[in-house]
Amino acid sequence: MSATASSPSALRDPSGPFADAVVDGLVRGATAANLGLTAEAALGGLNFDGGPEGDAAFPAHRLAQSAGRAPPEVAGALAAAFPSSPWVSSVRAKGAYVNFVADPARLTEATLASVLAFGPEYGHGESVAPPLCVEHTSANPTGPFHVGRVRNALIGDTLARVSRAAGVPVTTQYYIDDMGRQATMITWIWSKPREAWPAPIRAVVDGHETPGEKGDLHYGRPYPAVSAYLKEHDDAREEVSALVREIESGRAPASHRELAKTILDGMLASLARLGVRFDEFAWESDFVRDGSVDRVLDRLRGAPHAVREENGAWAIDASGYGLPKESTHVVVQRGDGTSLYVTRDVAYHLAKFARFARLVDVLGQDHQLHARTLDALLAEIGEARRPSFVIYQDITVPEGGRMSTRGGSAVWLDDLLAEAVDRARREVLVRREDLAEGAVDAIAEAVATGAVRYHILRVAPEKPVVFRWEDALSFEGRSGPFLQYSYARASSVLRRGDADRPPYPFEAARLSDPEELALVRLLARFPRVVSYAARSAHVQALAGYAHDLADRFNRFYHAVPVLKSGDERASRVALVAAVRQTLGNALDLLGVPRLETM
RNA sequence: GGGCGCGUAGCCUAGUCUGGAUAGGGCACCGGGUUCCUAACCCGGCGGUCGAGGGUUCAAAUCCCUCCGCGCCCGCCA
Repeated sequence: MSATASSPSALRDPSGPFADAVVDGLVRGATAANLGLTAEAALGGLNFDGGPEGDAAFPAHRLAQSAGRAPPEVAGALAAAFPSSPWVSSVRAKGAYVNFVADPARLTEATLASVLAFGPEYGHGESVAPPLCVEHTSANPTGPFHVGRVRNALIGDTLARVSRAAGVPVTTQYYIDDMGRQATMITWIWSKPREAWPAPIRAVVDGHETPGEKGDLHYGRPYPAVSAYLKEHDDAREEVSALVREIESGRAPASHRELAKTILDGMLASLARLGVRFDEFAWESDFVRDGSVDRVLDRLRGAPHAVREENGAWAIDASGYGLPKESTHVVVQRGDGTSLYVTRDVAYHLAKFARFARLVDVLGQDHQLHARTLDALLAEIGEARRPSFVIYQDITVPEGGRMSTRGGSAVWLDDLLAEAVDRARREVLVRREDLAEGAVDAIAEAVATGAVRYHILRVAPEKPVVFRWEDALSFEGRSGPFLQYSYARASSVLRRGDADRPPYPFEAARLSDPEELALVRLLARFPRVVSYAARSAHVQALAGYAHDLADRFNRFYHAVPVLKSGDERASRVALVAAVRQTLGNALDLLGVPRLETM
């Protein structure tokens, strides 16, 4: 993480002036000591992550090497030549490193002032980045979400939240694939009277339905059986193929889109509990209907590496685009004239590029090749822009293998949430006998969804995750509920100090306990964490930061009295208010519900 | 076979992009803490050849090469 030496406003990033002072002092000191050091090199070498020796550290090795001197000697010279600065209270050479300590009073003053002034905006940026479209989830409307799919939604949703906070105008989109075989299989089976369903498909439905069940559960139930059945019955498979052609040619039965919508509504209701909402929905069929898929096909057939097959199909010889050798023959139009998923996806991406300067697609690792093929086709038709991809690994089950609907290894999101709510309810009831029924339910829901969100977001997307119930339902340690608990605890302190409400006057000099200063340093770091998470798409950095802050706050809470303190009381209350604000902002970005009490 | 990703204590994980000082957390386990602002908490202890080997470098969990293990993909499916 690098310093924001060019931070537009000291107020937005309270650690900015300190970083500027260190860089500036290093450069000037180096010059005085006859060592060449540019501001850029100083910034690049500096570590602001806060080691045990101070708030910033500068390794002198590189500079020593170019100067032909010993690193400890150079470090000593840099420290000695460092000009005094009000923001830097201590400059000390230790071994080959120069350590800098920020002036506690100034840092405290700037940080609390910034947090309390910006409030819900603290940590947010004000960049003028061009509009970004984040496409995520985009699961086929064929049945309920399982936990594996939810990883996509949570990564995408959080990326959108943190990008917005960083100052980027973001639109989220869900691409609904209502054209392909998957969605068609649903229409195929439900357009038949129940008596006409093949026995193995009927078997998974009859006796398993409950009145009033969600649309995704109800209409998606036969899907795995249909999928299995089609593998072994050519006649049925041909019926589905015929239906696919009908749909693509614009003669879809009325029930087709209705079914997709009903199932989708059920899926979205589950995601909404996790705080995931979409700005826009893009229906694949719309791109076929409005002719944009045809226009893409025109361009592809006229492209430099277009190849016509014997049966009339069209392909692109994409061997010049760095795809794996076996995957360079990309069929873009079938022999029967219909398009393929990747072709339609080109049309979709062109439509997005017409409105957004930058595109991010969140995709499972099984779509990696698709992503690269899409890139190749965009290049082939002369489109210079490319989407960027956030690829995440699958969630596997302990027995091995991917979580899948067909293999029966899926853990449904709704079941996970039901179990989590159940457990959270029991936890609340043993702690809080004073609460009314409705309040218990509200807390249980927030704890449950917060736990699930955090559990998935805490891990880097590129890491595989093995789903275990006991881990997913953990309410302790590095978990969503731990953050919520810490937030509720800070809220409780503020609530009990009846007279303590904004603007929380404070005196920085009264916050001199090591626990207090550690908290202040962490608070000051938040803007850089937000900016880094948005820039790198490492949303797990936010999860880590929130835990660190909550952890530090709890240590402070146990070590330092707030409401029962004397002259320090008002300042400590202000510190608690700043922690509550910052932790709350971090929770918002993670989509973990804030809880005032629990 | 090829492509992509992953491999950090008994288990989970941060750090890897941008190489820097004794590799941070959590769970589990052991020992403590509640007449005191929320014990879903805190304090202490235990536990690491950062998959293996080689290379680059003053310096490697981090970069490069080889190998091993695991996952995914390689359809006129999506």
